[in-house]
Amino acid sequence: MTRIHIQANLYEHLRNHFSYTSFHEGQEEIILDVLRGRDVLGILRTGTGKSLCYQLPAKMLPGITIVVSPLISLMIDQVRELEAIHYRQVVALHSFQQWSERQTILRNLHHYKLIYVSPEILQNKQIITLFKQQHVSLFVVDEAHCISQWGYDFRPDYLRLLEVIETLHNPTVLALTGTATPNVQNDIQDKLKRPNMIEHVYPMDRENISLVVEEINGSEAEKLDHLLTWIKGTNEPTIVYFSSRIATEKVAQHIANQLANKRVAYYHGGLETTDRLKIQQQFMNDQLEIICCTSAFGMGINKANIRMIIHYHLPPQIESYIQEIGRAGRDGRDSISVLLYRQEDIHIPLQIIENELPTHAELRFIMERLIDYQDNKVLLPLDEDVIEQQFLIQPTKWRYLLYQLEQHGIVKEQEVQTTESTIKEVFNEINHFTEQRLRAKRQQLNEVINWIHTQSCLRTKLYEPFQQDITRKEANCCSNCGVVLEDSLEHDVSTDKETSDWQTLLKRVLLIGDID
DNA sequence: AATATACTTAGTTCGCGGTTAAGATTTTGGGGGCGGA
Repeated sequence: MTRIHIQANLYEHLRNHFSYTSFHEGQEEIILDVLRGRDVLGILRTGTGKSLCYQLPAKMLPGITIVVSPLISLMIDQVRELEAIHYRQVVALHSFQQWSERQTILRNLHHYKLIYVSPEILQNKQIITLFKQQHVSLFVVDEAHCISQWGYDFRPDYLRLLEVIETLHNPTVLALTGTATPNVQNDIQDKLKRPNMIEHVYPMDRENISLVVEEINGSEAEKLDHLLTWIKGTNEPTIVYFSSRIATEKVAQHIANQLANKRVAYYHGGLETTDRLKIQQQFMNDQLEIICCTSAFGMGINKANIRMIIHYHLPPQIESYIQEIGRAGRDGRDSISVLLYRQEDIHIPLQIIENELPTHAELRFIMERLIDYQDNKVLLPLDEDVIEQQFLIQPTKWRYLLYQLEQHGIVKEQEVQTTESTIKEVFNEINHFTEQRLRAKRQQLNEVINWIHTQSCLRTKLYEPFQQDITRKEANCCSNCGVVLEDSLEHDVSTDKETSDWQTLLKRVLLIGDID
């Protein structure tokens, strides 16, 4: 079929399934490459319709399209949205559903064109066997930065996707994300063993977001006061990010005590699922103005009118920061991001980094225990509680280690297969790799610190590693371009009340000595 | 008052013990029939 024919066909499907007549930036290019069977890495800003890039090909390709998604809530939302527009033959497999429901889906796999799954579920032997018998045309990794960001230390099943792709007879691979530095882009291609992916990278700078970094040379109480000052100035939806669960609860309580007219809640991964859903819903429906949260609040939050993002603690890496501030101003209206910083703040992310990976001592202890398992021909427990008791190690660290041990071939299907000398060698290699990971994480944190202390334009510095041309922002650019802001505000007569409100606020805080 | 400390992110479990609700059985109390005073 010629390119013209494919394209004509494309628009017909776009009309039939989605009732659209045109594509957003990047969609058509990505879809055409996918339909040609080329592996693609697509980097598109959130809100520009990433999901269409596989939802449309899924309808046109002969076999099944599998989409790996990091959150169950994302899968459920997407399936519901598609069902609402009568896009049929779509389903998700996840642990929320009944066992019988899953079996029904699996018995009728051939009825579906688009199937959402978690990376973990692709390790289920029954599921992978049944998938293998189907014709899988396209394998999609949505939010593909998770491979690089979560794969190593948190959800190693992201690194096991390559094996899954090979088992499924190497279908076309499409990796999609909103934020990825060149390093992360390389990592994605590397871990999926697809060095020749066609890259479709679109700019990710958001010119409607003003960047403020405010260093506080004072106590924690003073920092809290600064936070209140920012929050007082606006009645619009605001997210305040923290690096600690306890801090979200304490500060939310403080805000509630100090500002009686604000509706505020806290949100973190330790809450019950029902509470999390409830708070998320309330925020989406404008029943809450302020959310104090950890990084758990984010992916899948597609609220158009978030006006302010405040970082009360340091994000661990530039990518997280860009993702988090990118949740502001999806409607295109002017918004603001504020990072409040005290020198002491570095200790929290440092502490997290140091505790994320197994220590030298933990590694040594486990390697010694593994020899016992080998000698007694005992299988490794699957239950993470049992692991925690026997190996005295947190489940997250164990998952990291188990992946490493499998990679080195000394653990296979719960069985330890090694010798005294091999295990020493592997111990050294894993130890070395872990130190490398630690160094990389410290370096990423260092980049955040360096960015904070930038003397020149913060926007330019922030997006520099991601793209060549950064849209110049004449007004309200960042706290280092304050002069431009002052000039523009003097000549700008805004008729929008809400916009002028936050601009006054911005003016007040940015321009020291310019307060009435 | 000086010093130490600061701790995030999600998915999974398909066999089995605990819990609960519904129904069956047993116990208990009341009513009616019967016999004797």
